Amino acid sequence: MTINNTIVKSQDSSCPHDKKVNCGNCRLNTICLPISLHIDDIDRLNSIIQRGKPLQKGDYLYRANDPFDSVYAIRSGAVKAMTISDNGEEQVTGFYLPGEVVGMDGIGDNRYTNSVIALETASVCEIPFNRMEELSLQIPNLQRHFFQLMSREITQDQQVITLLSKSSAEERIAALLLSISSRNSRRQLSANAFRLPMSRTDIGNYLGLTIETVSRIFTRLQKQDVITVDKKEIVINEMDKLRSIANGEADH
Amino acid sequence: MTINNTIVKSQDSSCPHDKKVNCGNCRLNTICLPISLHIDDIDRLNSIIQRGKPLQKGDYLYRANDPFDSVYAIRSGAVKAMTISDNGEEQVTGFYLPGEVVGMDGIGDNRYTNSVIALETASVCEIPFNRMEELSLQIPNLQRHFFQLMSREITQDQQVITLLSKSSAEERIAALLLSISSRNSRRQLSANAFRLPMSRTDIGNYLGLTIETVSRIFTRLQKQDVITVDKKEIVINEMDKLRSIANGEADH
DNA sequence: GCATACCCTTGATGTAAATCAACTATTTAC
DNA sequence: GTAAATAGTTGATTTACATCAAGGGTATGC
Repeated sequence: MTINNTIVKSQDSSCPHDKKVNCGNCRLNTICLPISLHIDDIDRLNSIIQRGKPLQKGDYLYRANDPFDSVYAIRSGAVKAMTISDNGEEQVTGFYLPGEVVGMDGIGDNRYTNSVIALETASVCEIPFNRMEELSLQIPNLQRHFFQLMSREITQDQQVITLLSKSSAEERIAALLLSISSRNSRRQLSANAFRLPMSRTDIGNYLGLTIETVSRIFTRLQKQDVITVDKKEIVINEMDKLRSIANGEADH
Repeated sequence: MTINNTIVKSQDSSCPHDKKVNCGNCRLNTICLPISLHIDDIDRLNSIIQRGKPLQKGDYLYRANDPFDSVYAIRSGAVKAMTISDNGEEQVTGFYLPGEVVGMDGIGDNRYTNSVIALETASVCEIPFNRMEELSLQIPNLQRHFFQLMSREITQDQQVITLLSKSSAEERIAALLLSISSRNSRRQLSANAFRLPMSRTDIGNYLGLTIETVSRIFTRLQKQDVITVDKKEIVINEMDKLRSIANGEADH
């Protein structure tokens, strides 16, 4: 908590490295956009999207209770969403990787319920929600796309509920690693070797475990040769074994 | 599991007790519909809604993996949503009371991820999603309403995640009782005395606790005179005390 | 270059809730 | 009306993970 981070929202369209970025040429558009959009529609969507300066590690994208006006697609880097509960404790509610959309928690009551913080240098595409809604009235596929995005967020959260309700510490960690692995491979990255963008503390907070337990599980999985851990670098050596652990099929 | 329940979808508009039910005169319309809809718009919405025979206790409204085509507003009674995880265990993902809308988990991939089962005799209003989407293109408030409904489902699920991740058994039970209490009072019912529609098993499953623990917590809260329990009938004697327990402020 | 802070690991001990077990109450079935 | 199944309670014991504690590694600042 040493840095007093500020929200980065200013749009600088003359920023050199952003000049050519648009939804039409973005590598992530198969993840973040409905595939079925006509090319003209993509242009119209692109025209409402704002691309600001990158967030630095620790910067807030928005804070809980801020008035809601946009959702954000992650273009590079990674962010975490978290809430502060009544008794003042943090709860990490999700990690968002490139191509994924964050901010839909704010629609319900026109205020964000989460705060979103960059885990590393990250750039985002801001999608003003009112303009997206207007556009949706003309592009039915866009409306459908946002309904689907939100529905998938619901089912993902319900999977986390199941994880917290039914799974052991080892199963939770295995499931998180598999989730990150599959999200990486959707972006054409390696499913077997990657760098975790979040700290052990964040992992523990997200999975309802203490940092000590997270650390112990990592070493235990490494001793079983299922994974290789070097700080935040993870190599999955035995994907099937990791899957069976996540599914609770491993010998206890 | 003795009853092989079937899905009740047949619409019988000549069914006498349903004759006069419509969204315009429904007592629940301030909960289930956007308040800001024009009266003509309510009629148009009403015209796409189908009201079938009531579900009996244990009947399925839909099953996980069924093709998605509708969301459902609960008109009376109560239902639970649940998934079966990979290892075959059930996870209750939510309880839905009158005025609340269930089924939005199916939008993402055009299949329901949950099964929904009546906890007691229940009647529902079926809202065919495709027709609702078309109508949304003409009624922007309706589009907004569904975005809000889904967003609130997301934030609710995230609250459950926090509950499972951070709270003790006592805090979880207290939070569930408070949730049901406040949802009852939204429907002009007593916030202090009500009947739980679900079994201890369902409560435990939802909150990530065993049935024994649920039972013990109920007796413990009763001994502290915070609540009075008689089977499924609950009386909240000390609302403030229950709130402070839910917030983790109680002496341990 | 050293100080301060932060992040992570490993070990010893404590505890909340799970499990195992036995029993009662209530509903369903014939 | 009785049998059988289902739902809930209470007690004894176990256990997975939290907590407490100590130390090492790496980054940040002056």
